[in-house]
Amino acid sequence: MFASHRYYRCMHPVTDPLPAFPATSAGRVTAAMVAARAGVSTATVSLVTNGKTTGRVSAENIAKVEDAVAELGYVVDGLGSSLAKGRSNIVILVAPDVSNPFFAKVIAGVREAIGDDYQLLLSVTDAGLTPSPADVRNLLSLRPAGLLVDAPSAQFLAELPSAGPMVLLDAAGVVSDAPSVNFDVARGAEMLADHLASLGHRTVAYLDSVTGTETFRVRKEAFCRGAAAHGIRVVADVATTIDMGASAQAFARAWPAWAQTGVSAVVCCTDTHAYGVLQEARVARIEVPGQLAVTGFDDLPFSATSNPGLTTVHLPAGELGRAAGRQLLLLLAGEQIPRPGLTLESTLVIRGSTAGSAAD
Amino acid sequence: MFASHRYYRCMHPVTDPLPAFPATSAGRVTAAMVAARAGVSTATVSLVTNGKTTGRVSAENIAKVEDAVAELGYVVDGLGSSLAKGRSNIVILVAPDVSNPFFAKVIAGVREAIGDDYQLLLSVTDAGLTPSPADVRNLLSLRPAGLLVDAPSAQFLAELPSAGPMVLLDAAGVVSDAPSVNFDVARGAEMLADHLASLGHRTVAYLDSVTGTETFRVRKEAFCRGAAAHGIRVVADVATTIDMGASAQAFARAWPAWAQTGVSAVVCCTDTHAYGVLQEARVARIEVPGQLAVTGFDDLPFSATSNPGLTTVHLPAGELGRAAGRQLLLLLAGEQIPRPGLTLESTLVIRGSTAGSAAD
DNA sequence: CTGAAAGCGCTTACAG
DNA sequence: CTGAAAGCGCTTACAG
Repeated sequence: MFASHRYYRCMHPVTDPLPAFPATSAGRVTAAMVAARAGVSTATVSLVTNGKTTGRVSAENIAKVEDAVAELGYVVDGLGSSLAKGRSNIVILVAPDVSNPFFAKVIAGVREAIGDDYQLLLSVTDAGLTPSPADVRNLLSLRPAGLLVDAPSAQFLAELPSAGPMVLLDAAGVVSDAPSVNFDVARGAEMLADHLASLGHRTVAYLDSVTGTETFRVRKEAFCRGAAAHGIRVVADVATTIDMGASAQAFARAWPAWAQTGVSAVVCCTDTHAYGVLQEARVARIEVPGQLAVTGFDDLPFSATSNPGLTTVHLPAGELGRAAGRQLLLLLAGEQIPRPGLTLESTLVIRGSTAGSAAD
Repeated sequence: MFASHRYYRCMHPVTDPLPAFPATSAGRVTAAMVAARAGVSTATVSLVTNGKTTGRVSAENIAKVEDAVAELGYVVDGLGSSLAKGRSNIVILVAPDVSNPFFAKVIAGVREAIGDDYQLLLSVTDAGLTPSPADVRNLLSLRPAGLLVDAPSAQFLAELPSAGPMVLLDAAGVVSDAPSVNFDVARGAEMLADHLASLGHRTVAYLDSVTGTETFRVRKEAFCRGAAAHGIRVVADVATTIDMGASAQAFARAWPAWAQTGVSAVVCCTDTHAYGVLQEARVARIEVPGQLAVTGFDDLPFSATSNPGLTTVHLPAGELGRAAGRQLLLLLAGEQIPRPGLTLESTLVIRGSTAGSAAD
């Protein structure tokens, strides 16, 4: 029965046929109603719906309750239950860039790992921005069972109140007692530097993210170290949100100066940034990779089809989600997590955006 | 104070300096503690934290409570508050394809419209799949203030229990009493048919989504009608999830038969599907648009940089989110929503994937 | 094995 | 303007 008319248009304010139940409000079925119907106490109903029956509820009463639940269509109220238990079964995933194809795989991995016992909810902000401490405080007031924090900044973690069970994702470079699952982005960055060096590049620009996220700091620092080892000069004076348009604009503004400095490649901290550069390069008739090589991090699906294909550091997103989900489950079960957490291997995928490019 | 050691490693099980408060549990600050500190009742604390003070709380007591709140760092508990009020301040966005760049803009629009009074949470499932009724039942047990449902299927809405305030997004073709904000996908599909006809295509394949989502049904039917009006034959025997890989595989399997039938263009129900086709076409050395024209729906950022650029129906994502958020706000305020909802214009963006293509 | 009762943290009539 | 009290829907010791 879809009682939408009660909400959207009061067509029958008088003859409204509801409610069918002696409901507390809006036809909600409560444990008390189930108990009455089954002829037991609400304590017994609770025991049954929580599967805590062994040695505590008779087979007969279990059956009675289950029947009543089915007949009335009872669903345990999340608010009441969570308040009584002290925590909800919500797992909140906090991330700066939810609407990134990369994230689909992270999410799928997390869901696979945490199963149906927990509700996964995403805390969303505007693209590329971490939620504010106030946002998080509100989230925590929902008493989530656990928190999954992707690509945190040091500041964000510092401002985070004691949050209970928490696992960090893609938190390379973060100092925290919380367990974490990371990508080996430093190694990826080094491979990028090696690759560009082998192609003969001498001056390279680095396009950074604006969020202050630790993983981006590590990517950049590792690249700069790797580049220095090869005698490559790095220009790193531009950063944008994780957004093609923003990246394209920033690149357009920076290019004249970069070109003059002899920049022959731009290393982007994400594939999304790189797409913006590719787009703007096309508009500005800058030849890729002939005139300018371009690289990213992530290896999004689009990187194989872009024009040209994007050379990038492949990061195993699904495995990140699965591993983080598994760690959270351990935490929720009260187990120790081996420190200092997992690091997943990253690999370099070479495509047309650098192939055979050269420099001055 | 970051009490993570209490969760992750019990380094100081004995000398633990906490708790500083006579806390109920884990240092949680309650309204009762604030009341005690301010020398007022919890009722007064509640009135102040809810901003219901006019004519009910003296300026003096307001100040006392505010001071105590600040000193103790009190945050109203979401569970207790929601239980007492009968509903939470959570707005849940249900969508089949959260990790789509398209969605970043929808989300940004919704957030812009609903402001800070409501927490926006995304219900996530695996890419391209709508949550199951069981998932939704669990979500509803959180007593969300409102529901935003993107690209619903008829079945999903039929199984949805009376959900309270709800707004449908991209729900073209859906029969429901709930207010909705839609794209004019039918018109977009017609423009696509006109465009392909003008290029001389006579036989076209349609690559559909697998979800049974109404907006996809409308896209397909409108395209078939438009094509028929031009005497174009449509082959529509393939559907996949919204996933490049799945789409690429399906296209690879279908292509031999399609080619034999004289298919010279494939119209995809989303850009993501189209990327899969572009990718597979490249692998299989099918020339686009010479041998095969490809089109999509959405106009994702990547469609401008793909190789070739993708001809697609542009759908204004940000405006969709903003309009839906505004409608939900009206609903929450108890106001009437003008039926039958908004329809946002869609436009055809012509790029290289069809430019100058022709058929037998 | 079972139920009455207290409690989770808050809000809202209600009486003053 | 103020506070004591009831209640939101559930779970968990507790006594039987």
